[in-house]
Amino acid sequence: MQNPTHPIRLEPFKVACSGCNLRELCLPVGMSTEQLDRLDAIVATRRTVARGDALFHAGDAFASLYAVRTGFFKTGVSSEDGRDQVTGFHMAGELLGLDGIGTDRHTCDAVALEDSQVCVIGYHQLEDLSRELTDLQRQFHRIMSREIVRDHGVMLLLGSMRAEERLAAFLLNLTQRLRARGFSGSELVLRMTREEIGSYLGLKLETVSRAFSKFQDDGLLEVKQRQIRVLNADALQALVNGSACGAA
Amino acid sequence: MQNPTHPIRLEPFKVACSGCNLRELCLPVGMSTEQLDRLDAIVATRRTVARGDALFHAGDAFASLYAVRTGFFKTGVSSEDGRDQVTGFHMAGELLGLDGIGTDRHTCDAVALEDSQVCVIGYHQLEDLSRELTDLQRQFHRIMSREIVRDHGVMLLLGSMRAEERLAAFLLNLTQRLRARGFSGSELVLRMTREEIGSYLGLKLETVSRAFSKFQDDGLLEVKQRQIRVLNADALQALVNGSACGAA
DNA sequence: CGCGAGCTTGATGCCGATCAATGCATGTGG
DNA sequence: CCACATGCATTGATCGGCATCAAGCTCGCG
Repeated sequence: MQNPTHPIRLEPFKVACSGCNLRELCLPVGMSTEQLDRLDAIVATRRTVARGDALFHAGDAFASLYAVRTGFFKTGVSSEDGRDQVTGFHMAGELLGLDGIGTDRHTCDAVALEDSQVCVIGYHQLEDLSRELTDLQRQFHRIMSREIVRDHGVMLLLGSMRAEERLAAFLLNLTQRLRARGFSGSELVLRMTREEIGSYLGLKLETVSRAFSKFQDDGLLEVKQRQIRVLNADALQALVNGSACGAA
Repeated sequence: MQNPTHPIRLEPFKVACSGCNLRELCLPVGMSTEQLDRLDAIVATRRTVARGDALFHAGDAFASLYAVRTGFFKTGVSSEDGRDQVTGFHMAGELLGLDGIGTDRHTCDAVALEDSQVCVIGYHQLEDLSRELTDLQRQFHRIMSREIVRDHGVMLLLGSMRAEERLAAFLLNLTQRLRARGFSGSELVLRMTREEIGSYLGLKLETVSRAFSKFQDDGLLEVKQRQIRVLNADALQALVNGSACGAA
């Protein structure tokens, strides 16, 4: 990667927010065309991140947010003693880097799980513009708030679900987000390893693997390495809700 | 609560942000006196919440944020099947209700663990004002971002620490926040039950209790019900870092 | 005083971690 | 094209930490 002889370094074609097919999922939600033009003006640059490379590291100075255009990212934190935790997986239209606002430094790593492209949004410019555009301000706040709510959901999962329930919740979340992006939702290719799933879910990779096998045996999934086909989404949902606990 | 015969319904004394001793911890951080006056204008009302009562519930319409003035709150989410998870404990100067921005409805419950008082901050007014006051906008964004970072820390804890490590991290976090508010930090009174601590940490109350006893036996703490005295903060910190894993 | 909520402590069992071996796909060099 | 290495996934066997079940205990309060 970082191949210095790669023929295309600069953006070969201009893709603005106003023409982006993600604008219904991303920062521009609810904005008028004039407002979109203003936003386009500050989302000037784009950045390509090769699979395995970091978009930013914990400790890096914070200056920009990043909207995923194509590809797939994981974010994660680690403590001094090497313990680390995947805190999220991020697909097209999602915003990365919000963690950096609080301290002017990023507090987590963001790593591309496949070759990816992000829109670079200068944070101070975004602040300035969102003081003028109410709709932008509102959408930005909504995105941050939803991130908090999402994290609470993960805390619930980590704090009170057992292994298979966690994996079921994870798969349903993934398929739902894929569906929002126009994919089938019953057919998916995991971009991450079993170990990364395990880290996100607070499990070991063997446990994740066993849960996949169990789901396959029970006819809920068809699992071929990272190719997953959901055969019985309702049963997965039933797992997430009270399957064993309260059959009442 | 809402006792109609209570003699004092309106605020008997006016306490504005500009005169609040929490202004270095709360929303006003970094604001000038003129800016503080503007903020005072929108933080009009205060609300008293009796111990055990809810400030808001999941599902309630969202209209305001709440800054804790005095007292102590827990927030928590619950899934349909009754599983529930304490997502945070909140003391003076901290902002509650950020979860509601994303969907215009609160997504968690906030319950007072002791008689408490909050400042009510109309969210739309705050949006309006933060479009005018850069410093307010910045501080508000910082607070949201830090909430995200805090949640990531909890995810790390829930995903990769064992019981005693979790409790140690929890206690250190509490003492640190108390110290920031001028308390000793070695002497504290827990406002929550073992069960609530357990829910927050993804443990059962018995496990929490055993960990407390273990810490007392080892001379790290003195535990008298909810009265805790920290005798060896360094040892607690060592637990949070790699105690058993990498002694290298 | 006696009740009840919350806390402590012990005994037992289970879920998931750990250790270990094998399988499978991709890629590389001879 | 095959032999081999490498990274990831699966599967089995065993172990350990925490949950669960079950008594008591403490303290505040009507």
